[in-house]
Amino acid sequence: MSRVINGGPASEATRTRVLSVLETTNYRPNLAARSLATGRTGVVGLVIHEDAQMVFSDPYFSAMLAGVAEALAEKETGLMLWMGHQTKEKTLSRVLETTFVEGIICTATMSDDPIVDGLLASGIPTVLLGHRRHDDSASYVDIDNIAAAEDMVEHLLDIGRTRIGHITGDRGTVSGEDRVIGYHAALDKAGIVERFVVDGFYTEPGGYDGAMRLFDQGVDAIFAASDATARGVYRAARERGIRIPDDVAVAGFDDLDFAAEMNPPLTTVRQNIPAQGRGAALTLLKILDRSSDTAKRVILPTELVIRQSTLGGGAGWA
Amino acid sequence: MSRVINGGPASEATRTRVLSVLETTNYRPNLAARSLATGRTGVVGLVIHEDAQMVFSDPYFSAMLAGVAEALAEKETGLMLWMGHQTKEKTLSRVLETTFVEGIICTATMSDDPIVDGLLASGIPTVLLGHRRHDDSASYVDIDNIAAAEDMVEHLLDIGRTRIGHITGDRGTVSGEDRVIGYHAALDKAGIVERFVVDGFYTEPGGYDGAMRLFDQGVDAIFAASDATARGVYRAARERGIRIPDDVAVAGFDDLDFAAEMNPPLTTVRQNIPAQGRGAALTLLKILDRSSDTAKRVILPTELVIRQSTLGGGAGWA
DNA sequence: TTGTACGCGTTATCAT
DNA sequence: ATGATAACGCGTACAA
Repeated sequence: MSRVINGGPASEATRTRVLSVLETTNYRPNLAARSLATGRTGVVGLVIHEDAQMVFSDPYFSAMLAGVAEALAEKETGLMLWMGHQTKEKTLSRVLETTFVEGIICTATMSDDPIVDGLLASGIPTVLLGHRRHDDSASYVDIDNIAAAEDMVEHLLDIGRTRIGHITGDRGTVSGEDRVIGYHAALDKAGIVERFVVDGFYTEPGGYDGAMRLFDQGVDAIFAASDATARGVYRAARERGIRIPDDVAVAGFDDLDFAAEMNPPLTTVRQNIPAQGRGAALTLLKILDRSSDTAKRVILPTELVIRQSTLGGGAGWA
Repeated sequence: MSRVINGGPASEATRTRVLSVLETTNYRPNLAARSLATGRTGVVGLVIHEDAQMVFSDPYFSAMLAGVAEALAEKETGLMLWMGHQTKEKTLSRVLETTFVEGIICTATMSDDPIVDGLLASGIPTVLLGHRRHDDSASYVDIDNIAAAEDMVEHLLDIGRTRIGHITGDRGTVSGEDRVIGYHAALDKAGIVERFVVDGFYTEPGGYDGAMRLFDQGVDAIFAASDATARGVYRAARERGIRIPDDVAVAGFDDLDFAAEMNPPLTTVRQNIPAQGRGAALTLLKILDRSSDTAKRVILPTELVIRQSTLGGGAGWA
């Protein structure tokens, strides 16, 4: 009967006969048995073990998840999901125990992450979303945070701002650090020595607190490391009666849906987050198909989206 | 060797001997084979096949997912995830094909959903998140939307409002319909005949448009079917120069994180969304353990959270 | 074209 | 306490 299910040789007579039996018995093939026989399962894993606050503070991770899920659904591949509800060590061992997943997609935001270390050491095919500089032989999908941040700060310079502050992302993350690097690089190039850097943790409250401190230092522009952070900057500015962009230009990072609807609309860096998830899924499937051992690296483009939070004085909102 | 892995009888000598071999060979048991032998897999499925706009317009679904994932992680149970990237029929058959999942948790927001129909018809153990009135024999976890909406409208009556409008949720959803029912029930009880109901689709833009229309009808209170919707109401009020709560009291539903941080803080119905996800997961595991055939229904409590958007005139924000 | 027997890796049962 | 062996359900190679 297995011959007729898959395209084996079988006469038309028996084929229809078998099919009718399958129909009436409501037959469902046992995937565990099939997997045991074939060695393949058609299931991959996704590990999103991040700080709960990060996962919920902005839609970054749900967009990533959606991109991964969409690509896998297209390719008829199952998705096992692990999130950060245990210790990283515990999650890692749960993942490695789950021997029927053929490969893993794992977020790699922190510079230091035992899950990523363990996955790479285990030899199971793995694609990282993001990457650390010391992951020499890892496959990953990422954007160029340094270049994107540099472009944004250059834009702030272009519109004539010179006292440019930066509210960082989470300092434990590679993306956060890289955006700081890009910030400094742009100012270095412009020969500007004054720097205003405060920690923001990628959160709205972080942006609020950071903005308050930067306002005190007399900045005329703020590059926030995320759109959520920029939201906090807006709130602080509203409380202080500071006009955007007239008094202080504000820029974010991500181009989440709400960025265009902020008041004024937020200048930001567009990174196509679902595309990163899609890219990771497709890359993993490619690796599994070809079982090629060379690492695949994909750097997705970003785009500067200039809106009224850095462009000439429209109607203030305060 | 299987005896020492699971708690079979074995002498201390052989136990340590076997363990050391497992250690050195980096042995990982094949779950497919184990599943074939035992008939259990320790994996359940979660189906979130909703409109993409709904999934991303507010954190409802990610919170639900987090609750499910957390409870399953605690119980050392694997999670397979299906989202809405195919047709419902396609997704349904993919889920039913995946014979190694022991049970399914499925969101049931729409009054009519072929996935829910198919799942219930298939006989696979299923727990719904939400429910339809005609699912007689289904297990589910839900809240009492009718009672919660009724309580909220009664609160608006208590503070002296009489021209109360309602911006509905998505009219295809049970929760949306039930909140409309609760709205009417409260006004019926109060003997108020004037009703102002406009469609809002659970979205921020829906709230904005709906509020504009309700303002034209001279309402003195708006019960929005979700916090996201209420956000749209705030935006409309700001544009019109309408003060909250002085001119129009505003209430939402969900008590998402941002509700307390709105300006003014939003009166809303708190529903513990992760708890619903947790409840569904634990209910499913209970069914799988006991293989009891009686349906389990769980109605989780909601709570009226009264904040300044319906309480006396604090400092306006306009 | 079709029937059959073996193997996939594990658990469970039966002897030992 | 331990060793041998039959399942579990499927794919497949071989024989008919």
